[in-house]
Amino acid sequence: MTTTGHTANDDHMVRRTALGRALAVLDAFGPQHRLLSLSEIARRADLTLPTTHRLVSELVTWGALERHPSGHYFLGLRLLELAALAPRGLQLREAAFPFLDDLHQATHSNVHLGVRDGHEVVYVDTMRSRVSAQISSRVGDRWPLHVSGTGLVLLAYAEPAFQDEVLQAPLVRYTPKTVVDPHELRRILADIRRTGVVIAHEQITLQAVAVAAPVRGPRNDVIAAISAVVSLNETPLNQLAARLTDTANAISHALGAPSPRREPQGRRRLTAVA
Amino acid sequence: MTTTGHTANDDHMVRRTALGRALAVLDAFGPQHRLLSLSEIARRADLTLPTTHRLVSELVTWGALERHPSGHYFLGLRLLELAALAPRGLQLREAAFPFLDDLHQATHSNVHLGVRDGHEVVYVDTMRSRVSAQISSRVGDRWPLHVSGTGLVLLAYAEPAFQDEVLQAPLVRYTPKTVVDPHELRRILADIRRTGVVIAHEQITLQAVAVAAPVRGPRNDVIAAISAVVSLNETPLNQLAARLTDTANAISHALGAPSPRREPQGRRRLTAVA
DNA sequence: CAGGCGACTTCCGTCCGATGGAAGAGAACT
DNA sequence: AGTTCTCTTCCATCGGACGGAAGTCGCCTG
Repeated sequence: MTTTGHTANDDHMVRRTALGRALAVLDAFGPQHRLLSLSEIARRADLTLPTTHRLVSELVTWGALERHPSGHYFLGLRLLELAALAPRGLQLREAAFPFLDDLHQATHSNVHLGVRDGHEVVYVDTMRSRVSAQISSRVGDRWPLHVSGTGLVLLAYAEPAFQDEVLQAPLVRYTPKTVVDPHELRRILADIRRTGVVIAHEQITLQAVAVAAPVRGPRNDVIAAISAVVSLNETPLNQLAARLTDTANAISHALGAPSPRREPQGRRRLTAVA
Repeated sequence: MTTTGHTANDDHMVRRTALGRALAVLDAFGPQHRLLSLSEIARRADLTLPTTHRLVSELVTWGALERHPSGHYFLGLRLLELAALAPRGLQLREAAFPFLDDLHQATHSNVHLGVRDGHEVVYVDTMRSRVSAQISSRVGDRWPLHVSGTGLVLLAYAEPAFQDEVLQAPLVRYTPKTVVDPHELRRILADIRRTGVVIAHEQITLQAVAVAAPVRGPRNDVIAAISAVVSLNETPLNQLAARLTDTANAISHALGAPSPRREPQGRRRLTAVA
């Protein structure tokens, strides 16, 4: 998990400010570092002890941090409250949940809801399957856009300039099947725009297939993507793709998107990757 | 020590510090204020424009805030990432989700996962029912401990000193059926500790019944509570109570709690409120 | 049990970054 | 063109942040 590149340890220049130091304190926490002592925080945030002490105390008072009986600190509930108010965070999840839950129940797949952040997709909600592909995605996980089903969809509907930027950067490979050729990716993105859905084979994990579709907001722009990940050869993928599209449209509708224009009728050829 | 539930806005203490001001900026956002202009933030946080501008810019760079095309600001994805790392936040949700999802599917009820924070319960996860009681609970919502099913459970297992503190404070009434009498509440809390479950009738909403049970952590202390809320006279409540207990135990087990000692055998008398 | 060590907390004088008045740039409305 | 918003930038002053130092506490070791 934690995925790969967390956009790099941005040891930003903005650490000479009081706020910058406080944010560095929060950054000290991570998937492998959920419980930190004061000195560990100081070390990881590159701050002196007294400064760390002062900042941490204030963060505890406010609720961004909490204190374990052992004296160690961990991230606090106040952050959850704020995340719940984030339009692209839990607020989005709230709106999408009923539909994703239906999808999850009906398909027994791993369901993801992702939004774009920088050159990555961030999962805003995940529902794990206990019968299908055993992949481990968690809320907050990040993946490069070109490997994740949701990422590909988000990339497909991003501005061309942004697509260029992404496709010109080095493209990480996760499996032998991962598509990293810019030209092939462009073809895939075009197909996604044409069909409104993608079927991505073993791009991140062997034996796993992701099916993903775009979610649109009130202005009809793609604001998120959903995906279902199943084991290879487990489910009729066309059926799954149709269901993904339906679910995505339902969510879009709930978010206030205009009704989708009828898809080009007739047999839709689906976008398949690898 | 943040300890004692300072429920209310204690802006007062720490607003002269740079960090305090930054936190005030975040506090400016709320359920009714998800999208704010710079000057609105300044007004709501009681800061000057230049100061707000500086802080907001830094928060945007870091990802705590994002900027809408319109120029307005909203809470950013970085907060979701942090919330995902909060042991009592989304990390807890991740662990509990499969079990809560089963419960949700099986009972078609409104399912809540709550933890205690100060004098309130905070919902860490919620799953809304579309067939049962139409109540609207969202992640991050807070309720006084004495009215929510989860809150009663959490209160029941809190330290006596804390219970006294809560019961001595004014107890808000939400419906005519809300129990606000300290003595009756003490009886209820004792019953919860005896039976391990509570059935709370119409304490927050008329026509709604909450059934709740405790979730235990590795040290066997109660760290959370789950509840299912259904419409009055809709479900056999004893069955539901048994299911809640099972689900709660399963989650506790998944969290590493010691196996529960056998409940006092024989017919369990369930705790009923009102 | 003294002594040493690490983690945490508090204090306080120096100094550097935060502050907000002021002014300028847009944008929208009259 | 004038008025009134909002947002942005600049910069001299001032006050809060900083961190060295010393004090506590708990724990391990000889």
